Amino acid sequence: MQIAPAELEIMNVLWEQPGLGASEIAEVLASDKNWNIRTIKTMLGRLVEKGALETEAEGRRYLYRPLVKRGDYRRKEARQFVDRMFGGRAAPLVAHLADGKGLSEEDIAELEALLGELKK
Amino acid sequence: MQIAPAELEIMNVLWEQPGLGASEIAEVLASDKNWNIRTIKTMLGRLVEKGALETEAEGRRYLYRPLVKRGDYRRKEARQFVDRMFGGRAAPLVAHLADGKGLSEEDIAELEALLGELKK
DNA sequence: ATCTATCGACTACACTCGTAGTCAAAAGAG
DNA sequence: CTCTTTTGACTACGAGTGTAGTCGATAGAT
Repeated sequence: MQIAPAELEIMNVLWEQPGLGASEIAEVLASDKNWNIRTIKTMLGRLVEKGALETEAEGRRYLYRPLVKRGDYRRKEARQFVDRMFGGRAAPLVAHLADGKGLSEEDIAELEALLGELKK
Repeated sequence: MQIAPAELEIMNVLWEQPGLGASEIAEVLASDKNWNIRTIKTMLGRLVEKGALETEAEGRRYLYRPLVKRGDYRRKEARQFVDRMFGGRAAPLVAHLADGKGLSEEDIAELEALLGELKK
């Protein structure tokens, strides 16, 4: 199941706050996106069709919540991306991110901790 | 500039061996893809249009070579991906890759070396 | 009771992508 | 010279995407 970039913005909102209605999602997104409410509704419809969201009727409107887990989706996408772009190797990916200061101190610290875990 | 997944396969061939003609690219790809030569030509045309490739006439045919550098493209895509999917944080990405054995021993070793570099 | 704002359902439309077909010119086969 | 193959140019076409408009029902405003 395939979530388009613009749709992902919607999913992100709903992963943070499941169970919102269309206009509430619009409010949340209003700050950085400039989307017409119709656009948002179209994408909600498509996401439901795709099985990424489920609806619950509340009075005259719908509340939406994710059917796919964020972690699962991320995992799948991450793997797919590394395969497509880096032949499946993680190290070159991180190297490219690092190049040009894409990594914060914090990232580096976290990565170290992570590697420590992995080596066990 | 935006390179579609199928187009990326072509780019990969040309990044490895710049200056091939359409049918040579087809030969290289024949092993794992099952693409009609027409399909390949269409994609070559689009890549030239997009400015990702340049052509040099050689007799009756064209030789193609990349105008974008592989490293640059990877860097851009990597950053864009992390931004879209992980809010710009690299560590969670690696964590997801790690989860479910996505990382080889070799990857881990390389990452360690890389982190060593970064800390300096 | 009527007007208006809002909701979901359906429709629109241009653009990209994957996948190829057609066509005319030219190069090589015989 | 004529037939076939190869090449680039142009065209096709359905699925997916981004972006929204129209329509009919309804809930709230007056």
